Amino acid sequence: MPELPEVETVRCGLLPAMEGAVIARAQVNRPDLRWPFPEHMAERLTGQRVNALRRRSKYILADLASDETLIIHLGMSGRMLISGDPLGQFHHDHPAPEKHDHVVLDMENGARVTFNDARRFGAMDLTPTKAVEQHWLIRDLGPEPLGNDFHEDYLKERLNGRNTPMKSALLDQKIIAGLGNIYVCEALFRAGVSPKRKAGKLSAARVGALVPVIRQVLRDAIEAGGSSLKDYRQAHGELGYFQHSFDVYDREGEACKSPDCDATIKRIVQSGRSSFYCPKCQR
DNA sequence: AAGTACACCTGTGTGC
DNA sequence: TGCACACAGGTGTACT
Repeated sequence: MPELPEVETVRCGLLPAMEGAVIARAQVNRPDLRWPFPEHMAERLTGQRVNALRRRSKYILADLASDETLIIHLGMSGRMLISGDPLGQFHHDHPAPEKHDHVVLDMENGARVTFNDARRFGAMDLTPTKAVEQHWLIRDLGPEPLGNDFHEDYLKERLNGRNTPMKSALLDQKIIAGLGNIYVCEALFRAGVSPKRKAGKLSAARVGALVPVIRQVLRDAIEAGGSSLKDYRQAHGELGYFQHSFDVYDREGEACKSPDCDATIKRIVQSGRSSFYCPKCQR
């Protein structure tokens, strides 16, 4: 499901239910997702206040009063849905459990947060808050694309000499953290760069142009509440609507949206994943 | 080191 | 209706 904009949308949706709230009960329905859950996860979550709910790349980070941080990754199909009433004023009833509800957090404020993940590529781990940046899932991530460390000079340096296609380079979380298949395709279209272009052979000017384009695509998507393709939902179950704004993703055979272009969108497979692009507009 | 193929897992859509 | 197959928003690991 989720790339940076979807994860950020989920995080914002969870804030009113979780930030500053206490986990009254943690129900863990299986021993693992992609990897085993940490030892005694339910016990280590129970009774903890969530001091802050942060995001790093596609990870949600819940800082607990115990000075541990719950690291959450949604994988391809992970969702976090809120039910009940975070204010505790009206009702505390919740919908019936569904298949693949793997972790359920009941907050003292009456809200319930349910982690559902059909494919189980998601993950959870607990680590000391002061060591989050050194955690093995986090430590090698590149800069946040919306942060100050992602800039023209940085990207030039990282792409310099690379023989890999731009598609692969931008999917590489070590170079830039948070892009996935959708937003790489969309950013490359907006920048007029072919996904097949060798990363090291993109001119400095075009690398420079890519930086604000990547930022803007992500901002646009966050503003739209992310993209809902099959099963993505915001924390309260709403659909995102950025999918209506796709220029190329999942538009194989459809008309290029560029005003003066009569070409149709092509799909190719690069390192096992679909790339969508306009062969006329993207060089 | 860099680049690539495969693995993990379930659900859905398509064509026969 | 059943079945086989392709494909799906991610990413660690094991190869060349």
